Amino acid sequence: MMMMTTTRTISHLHAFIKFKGDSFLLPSRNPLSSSPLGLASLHSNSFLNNDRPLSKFQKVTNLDHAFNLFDEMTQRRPLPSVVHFTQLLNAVAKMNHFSSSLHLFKQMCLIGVPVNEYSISIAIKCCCQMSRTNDGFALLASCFRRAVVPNVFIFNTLLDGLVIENRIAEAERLFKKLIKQKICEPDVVTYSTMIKGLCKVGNNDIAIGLLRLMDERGCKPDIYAYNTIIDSLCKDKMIEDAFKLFNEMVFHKGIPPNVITYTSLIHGLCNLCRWDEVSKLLKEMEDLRISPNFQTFSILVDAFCKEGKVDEAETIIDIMVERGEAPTIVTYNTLIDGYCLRGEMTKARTLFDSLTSKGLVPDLFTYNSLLNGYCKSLKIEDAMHLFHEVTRKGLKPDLVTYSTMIQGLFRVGRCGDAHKLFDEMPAQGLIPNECTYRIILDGLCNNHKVDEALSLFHLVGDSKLNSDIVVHTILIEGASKCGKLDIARALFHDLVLKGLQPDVRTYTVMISGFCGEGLLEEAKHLFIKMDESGCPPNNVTYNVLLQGYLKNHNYNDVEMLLHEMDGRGYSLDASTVSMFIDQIAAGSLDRSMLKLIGSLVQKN
DNA sequence: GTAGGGTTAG
Repeated sequence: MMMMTTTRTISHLHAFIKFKGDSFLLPSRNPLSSSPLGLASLHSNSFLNNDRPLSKFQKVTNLDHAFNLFDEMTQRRPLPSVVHFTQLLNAVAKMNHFSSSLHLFKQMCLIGVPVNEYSISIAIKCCCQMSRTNDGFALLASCFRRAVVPNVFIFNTLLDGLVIENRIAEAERLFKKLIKQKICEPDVVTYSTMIKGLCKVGNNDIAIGLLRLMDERGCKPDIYAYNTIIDSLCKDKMIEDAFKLFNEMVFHKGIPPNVITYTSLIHGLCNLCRWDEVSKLLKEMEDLRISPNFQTFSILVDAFCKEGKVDEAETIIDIMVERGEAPTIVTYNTLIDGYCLRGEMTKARTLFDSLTSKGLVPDLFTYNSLLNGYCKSLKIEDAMHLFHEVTRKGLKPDLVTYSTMIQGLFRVGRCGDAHKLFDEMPAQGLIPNECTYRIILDGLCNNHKVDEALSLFHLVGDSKLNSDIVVHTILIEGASKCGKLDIARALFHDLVLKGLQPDVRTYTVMISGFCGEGLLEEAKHLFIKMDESGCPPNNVTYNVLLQGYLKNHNYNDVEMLLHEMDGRGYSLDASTVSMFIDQIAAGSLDRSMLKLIGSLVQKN
């Protein structure tokens, strides 16, 4: 079912590339010669005829150039007008060199250029973009000294600064103050910025309220306002509400959706695995000649990889390359990780080796994925080799790198080498976290070194480890599997003292421990107790308990348990089924149970 | 002849 729907999505994308002639996805080299509707209209409007030369400020492409130009301007007498300085400030800010732009603004003030609301608003924007909104407010104060009346542009920039810094309550106060004290009339940008802030803290309802309010006040919401809320609803998995707003925008307000609207909706649908609708939206985009962009493709690559459909993801990347939407190392990392998780290490490796020819440099994420893949496939030598390559390439292994390697070494029984890596960590400035300890304790237990695991656990003894239910479950399982049931039981009882709530795995592991020692009464008691404690047994718990009963030839509760499983929609795993068949064949169990067992065998 | 708001993978 899933396969069919994802395939449909992908086949839809295939249709895009096959339709090369005048596809909106693949405009020919000269897009205007074979222009489909969208490009033709572009051709006819002023866009192309507008061949006014760019001002020299807009042509500034690097910082050196900007600073030289500024120096030259300051030498001229009379000084160039503030307009020209402002253009330069803006060019520098547009290159994301906010501190440089701010520096130039200060120089302007020093040499006596009469700065105005335009240049001040750029300076404030620079402060805000660097998360220094307070400095922006200081500049606002300086307006009064300079006899500049701050306008809605300046307040919008400051409002956005507060939103960037997550100071939403303050943003709301500023917003209300502007209106109440009639400091300036909020416009569509003011409302949209406030809406963005509200969405950022999850106040979708209030954001929608503000959307209604602006409309009532005669300030028509535009696509920015709608997209912001639609995206927020999609992120919060409220996809139906997002579509409601989408319909309102398109059909009632007559605002045509754009690539951002569709990308947000597609992202929301991908997160919910609603592939049919993703496919439908892609088709809709095609009909409207809205070209998917880098983000749209990235979301699809990510979704396919998470679904295990790595080949489909690779097709999307091919489309990206053809479209000139150059995939980055992050895109390929998603793909490599997808192959590694499926154990397709040859494909992962081939892709990794091809990165250089694509002009991309593998980063630590690339290496960590591959290390994980090799370790899971028990190819520890390949992993080791790659691990040494990390440092050679000038990258610094992190906690994930070390934890992955340690886990891999334990898996193949190389406890000494795992230990060596663990000891190396502090020198690398890495402090093991709970995840590292889970891996180490699990590794020790699985290699029959429960005593070591227990002493390490007590040695570390920090509060995080002591409040980690997973760590306790690992130790309980380790202890009971090597016959130290007393220790397992003690650890389990300690949970209450530590204020820890056992989860379904903890209970299951303990029940399994009791069953292993033939203590069926204790197992049954815990089985009932977990349900009463609000932690219902799962599929695994039932299978574990049934295996315990069968192994100990205690058949009293078996039929009842099978009926319960049936009622809960659970199924028997392969080893439980084979135990049943053996015991029925040996005549220990009644054949009449076969039908019930048959209905509990997993369908796939 | 200058300024403000939306999507962005691990």
